[in-house]
Amino acid sequence: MHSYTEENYLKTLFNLANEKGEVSPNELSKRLAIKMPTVNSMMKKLAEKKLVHYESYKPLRLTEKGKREAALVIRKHRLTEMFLVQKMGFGWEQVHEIAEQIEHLHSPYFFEKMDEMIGYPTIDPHGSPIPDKTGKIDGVHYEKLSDCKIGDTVKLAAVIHSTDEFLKFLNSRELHLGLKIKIKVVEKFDGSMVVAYNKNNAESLSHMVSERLLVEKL
Amino acid sequence: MHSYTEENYLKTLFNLANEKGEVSPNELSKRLAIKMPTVNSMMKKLAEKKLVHYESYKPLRLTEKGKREAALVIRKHRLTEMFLVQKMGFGWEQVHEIAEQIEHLHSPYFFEKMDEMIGYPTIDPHGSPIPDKTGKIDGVHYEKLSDCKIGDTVKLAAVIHSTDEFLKFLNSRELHLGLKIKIKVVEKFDGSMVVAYNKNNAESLSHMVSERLLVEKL
DNA sequence: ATAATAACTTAGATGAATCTAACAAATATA
DNA sequence: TATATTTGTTAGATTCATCTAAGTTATTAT
Repeated sequence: MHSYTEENYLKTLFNLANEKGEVSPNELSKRLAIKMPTVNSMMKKLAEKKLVHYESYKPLRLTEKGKREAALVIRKHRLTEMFLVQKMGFGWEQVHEIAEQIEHLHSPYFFEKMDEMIGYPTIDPHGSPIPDKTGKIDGVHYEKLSDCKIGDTVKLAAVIHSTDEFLKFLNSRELHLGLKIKIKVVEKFDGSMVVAYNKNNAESLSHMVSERLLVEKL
Repeated sequence: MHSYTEENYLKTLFNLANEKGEVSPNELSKRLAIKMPTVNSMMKKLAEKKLVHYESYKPLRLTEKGKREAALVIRKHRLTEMFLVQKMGFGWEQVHEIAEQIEHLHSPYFFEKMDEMIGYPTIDPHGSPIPDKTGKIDGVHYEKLSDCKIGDTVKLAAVIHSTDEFLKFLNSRELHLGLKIKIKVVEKFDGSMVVAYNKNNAESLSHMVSERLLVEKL
């Protein structure tokens, strides 16, 4: 088994790789808020354990084993988030912090039971895919709302880079997963959009917002 | 806030003090499975933090602050156990290990929500009292079944020193909290008892068992 | 193309929590 | 009471995860 700390490095490497492709020590350092030399020596340690491919001055890459281990931590995180929302009544903006801690528990029964209670979901409350028990994870193919065109009608499928603040903002606009959205206007100069959904007939969304919303074309 | 490790020392000191009154470094060392010199230096550290009264060659005592902190960890442990049993369907023999990990989470909302969902209980699934939010805990006054006499009718109120094994044994005999038990025979030579409960009219319980069962006289 | 900046690495220190070895004090035993 | 045993303490080493300072390599900008 890996330490709490190692699990956090693995998970973060995995997430960064999914967001940006290649991962540099510098990015990892920033994301973890841990200084570079520390990250550096941890990478050597994880390389020893065959979890990371590490070569000086080259981007970091998880090995297959590293990916699997990371995915299993992420699985626990996302199952937990789903449980907290569905069975305990938390809002989607509240669950990340709690899941961040619970993901490190070592208790197969506990996660097994949560999974069962919430009906073996494949996505979490923010629309991110939940890896299966072997660490396999769906490659998702949604597109950013910001990449859609006037006239498109789309379904809100996932939210990325979702901080508390951002999720609370979405709550206040009644923007939740599954929602049907129609694009009415796209402003050239700032990329903002005017969209229609629910009873709101002309809600304006900044580019900052629309690029964090993943949608499925209908 | 205290570290995971410190919390474990505090909790264990509290539990040992409740079981045996005075706590020696040696006992603490054995219970934690941590060598004496390590315990010794941790006691000095906790004394610095005003959580423990420490003097060379004297028994260890928690300060009031130490007791409160310990009780708050124990509160989280016991609330968790109750939640696991009542809301997740675990058996009382399965919950200790999981609660042992969850008790260290730092998330008031999470424990608040569990507490609410299970209706603010004052005892855990093994009959132990749950400290309140300020760290106050009921002094319990049950007596051991092994101290009762022939003819007594009692209600099973709590189980102490409860390992998996012991709890599974109790399951197999259908001995659960709240059960009415009548003492029919007490054997002089080995302290074993013959008791009646449910439909069982003459179940024999060894002294090992009866001294771990706490009861209320009826 | 060279200088400036940013990214990365190495070396060495720190603090937390653990250990073993050796010694000292208290307790039990002969 | 004297000795043996158990309990407790001190000293010093180890491992993990972190840091700062200083040097090296790569990238960017002039």
